[in-house]
Amino acid sequence: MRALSKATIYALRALIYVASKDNKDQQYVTIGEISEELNISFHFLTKTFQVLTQNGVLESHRGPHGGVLLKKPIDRIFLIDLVHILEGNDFFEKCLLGLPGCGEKEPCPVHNFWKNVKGSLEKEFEKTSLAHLIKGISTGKMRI
Amino acid sequence: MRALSKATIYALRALIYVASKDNKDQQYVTIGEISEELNISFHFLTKTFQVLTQNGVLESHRGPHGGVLLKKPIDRIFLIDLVHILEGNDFFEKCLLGLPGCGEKEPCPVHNFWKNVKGSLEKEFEKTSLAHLIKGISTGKMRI
DNA sequence: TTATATTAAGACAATTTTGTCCCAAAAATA
DNA sequence: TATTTTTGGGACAAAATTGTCTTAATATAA
Repeated sequence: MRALSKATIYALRALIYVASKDNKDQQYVTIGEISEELNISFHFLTKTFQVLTQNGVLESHRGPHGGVLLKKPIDRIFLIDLVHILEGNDFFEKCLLGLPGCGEKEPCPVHNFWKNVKGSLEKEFEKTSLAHLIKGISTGKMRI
Repeated sequence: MRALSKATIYALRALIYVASKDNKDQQYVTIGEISEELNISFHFLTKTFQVLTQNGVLESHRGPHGGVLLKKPIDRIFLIDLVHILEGNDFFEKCLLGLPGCGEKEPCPVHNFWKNVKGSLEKEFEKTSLAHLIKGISTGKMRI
């Protein structure tokens, strides 16, 4: 099951990387470092990071000692926000069969079934922040 | 969220269509009829139906009065089987971030979170059959 | 046996997603 | 001011998915 596009997955891994650096003096992290550490295409990551910057998740700075920085504390950046920004607002709207007319009034055959699945997934995404995701990274037992 | 590929979605809709025809004398249904009724590309549907035929979900017959037919009763064709056949066996195996090393021993940051989501989804797919999905079709309130 | 209706199978085209490359813009520093 | 380092943004290429078309194989029926 590929729930998320590769672009989103890369962004998530990259954000987890940034979040897991304990970076008290708030130094910018370069996309070059991230892409190298995580083996993600530099240019591809740059593009999706631009979107995150435009949407207030990251703060970017050009030039020497530039890079990106999380614009909010890690316990206030939630999976659901990232998904909305990167996958579009109808990520949780469309039904499993993607029929245009499907809705409460005229549900498709899988509508009610899917509504439950989607609902619980959405709740999980709403309550999961970067802070939750980086737990275990520092112990070295998990890799991004 | 596009959990399923278009090919799988088309197949599911088509199977729902076939299942919802009450067809006591077990006449073959042509792919032409299905594709026309559901506005699905005939050739594209044909290809994924071939896979379902090869995997024992459908029975096909060529020539006049030929077509396809469900090989099992509608309450014994489960979503999980269709997904395994059409999306591959690792549909429920891979983690959200798709990291190769991720597993119980060395879980990625989202592993445990995703395991729950995936688990409940899998359970739903396991217990949902075509019989469940066609409920409501006959009333005319739902469209495929 | 011939014509017709149907699925099977594969080549090919279009579209979408993913990935690469180049140059511009901005900022730091010498 | 010139040089270097970095993100921004767009053009382009590659790969994957989706969609179209043509022909073959098979079955029915006239």
